[in-house]
Amino acid sequence: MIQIYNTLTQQKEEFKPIEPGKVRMYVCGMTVYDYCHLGHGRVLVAFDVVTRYLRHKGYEVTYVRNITDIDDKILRRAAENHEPFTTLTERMIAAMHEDERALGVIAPTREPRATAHIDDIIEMIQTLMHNGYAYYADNGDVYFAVEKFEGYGKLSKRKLDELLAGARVNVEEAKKSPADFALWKAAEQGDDSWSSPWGYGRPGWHIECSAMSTACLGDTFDIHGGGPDLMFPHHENEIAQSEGATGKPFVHVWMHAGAVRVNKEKMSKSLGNFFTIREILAQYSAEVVRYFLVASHYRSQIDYSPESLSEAQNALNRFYSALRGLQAVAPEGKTDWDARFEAAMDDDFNTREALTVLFELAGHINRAKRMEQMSDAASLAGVLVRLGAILGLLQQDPEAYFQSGGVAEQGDDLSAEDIEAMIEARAEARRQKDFAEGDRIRDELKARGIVLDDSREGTTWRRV
RNA sequence: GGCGCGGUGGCAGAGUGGUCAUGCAGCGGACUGCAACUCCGUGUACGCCGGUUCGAUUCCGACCCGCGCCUCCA
Repeated sequence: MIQIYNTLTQQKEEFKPIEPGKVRMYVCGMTVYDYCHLGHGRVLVAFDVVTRYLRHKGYEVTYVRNITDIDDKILRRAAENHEPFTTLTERMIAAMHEDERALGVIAPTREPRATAHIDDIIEMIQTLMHNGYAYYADNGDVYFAVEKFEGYGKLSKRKLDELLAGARVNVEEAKKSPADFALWKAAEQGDDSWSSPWGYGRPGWHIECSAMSTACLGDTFDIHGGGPDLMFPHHENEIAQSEGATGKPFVHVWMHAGAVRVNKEKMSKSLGNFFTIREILAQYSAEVVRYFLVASHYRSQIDYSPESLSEAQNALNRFYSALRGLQAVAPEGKTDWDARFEAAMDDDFNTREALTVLFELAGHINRAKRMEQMSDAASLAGVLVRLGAILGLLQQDPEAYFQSGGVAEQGDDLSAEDIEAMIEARAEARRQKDFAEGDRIRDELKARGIVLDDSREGTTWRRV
């Protein structure tokens, strides 16, 4: 039985898909006007793990993650760059796909774009107007009348009168109420506007997710996820729009990832304290970054720092070092290790607890190797690799992992051939009992970032 | 101010009403020509104050502190 923490009810609940054996999940993706930062990466990886695990448990998962490719921020950025907004969005989408692939994120089943669903958006707005939830304002915009929707605030636990009292709510003349939000924004006829019953314009920020999720997954679906800062107002507004349009419950389980922080502050665009995924990947290998993201529970906040990344590196070293020199062969059927791993993951995707199981497994592998029980070790290694795959980790060849150092290429690296040659020279010196020369070679390699590991089978090396 | 989340050993980070988290770091030992890797051993952590209980880090209440949302942000 899988338990998932539901933001809506604020507790863990047994997960029961609407349709037995199938899961329909929607996650809010990027607004593509800039490169993805680590916060985006966290959501990407968190729901990648959710998807992998649900599939591992036998569910057929339809995973939809949208791309918001029309929005005020996109238009502003494109104008600054003096380029058509579609040129900007295409470039950012390509970059996002690169980042995802690097982090080992499996592509979603569908990746709808807002601009490809303008008809669905217009239709939903019309339905909302027909149902009395939306109105056409003097300035040509269409707004959602928040006070008409009874459950408004149920996700973010907010009361409407408190929202209305809040001084920070934007007061727009044309709105009937300050808390109302735009479904459709009037615009001049042009490349970035679409014809609608209310004249030329473009969709407001929240409506595209309601329209796309409904179009792809139906009126009601199982899981809706996203980053922590989307709960309000974005997700709250999605509920209002979708339920206002369909009259049915929108989503069964709402999942929100925790924030990534830098120096105890949330990494965010507005604070400007963000690191893009590509910046980070220039310094750390993708698997180290992924490990860092998976090493904490998805709902907790995590601190991005050089220390935490180097700890991730150490942890991965331990796993790969256990796998080193073994032909991993997973046994048929589930072992106790699988059972413990699943028990952890069943509990709201507790990846940290699951990793603990993997650490203990690594310890057993090392002991088996030490006692020369190589077939036992190989079998346990197979389990480790199999379970690692569910987290999207430990799928590299161990030697390849160590030789790449888990670090980005430095530029003046020694080639593998040079290193092998020096190792051979050292081996010859040691055969001559010239340990001074052997140690000199080892020290020289160490100074250049190469650490040697001697074993009965010979010497292996790794970059640090 | 409102709403929500959290405070665990040197660090990171799970978890539980009453023997062990786990990883890193440290210390001692084994292995090694010396190292590295690995293995063995090693640490009276649970913000503060009350309460419930035979017993609380774990349940309840108050308090202190931190963070997030309340405005675009994953």
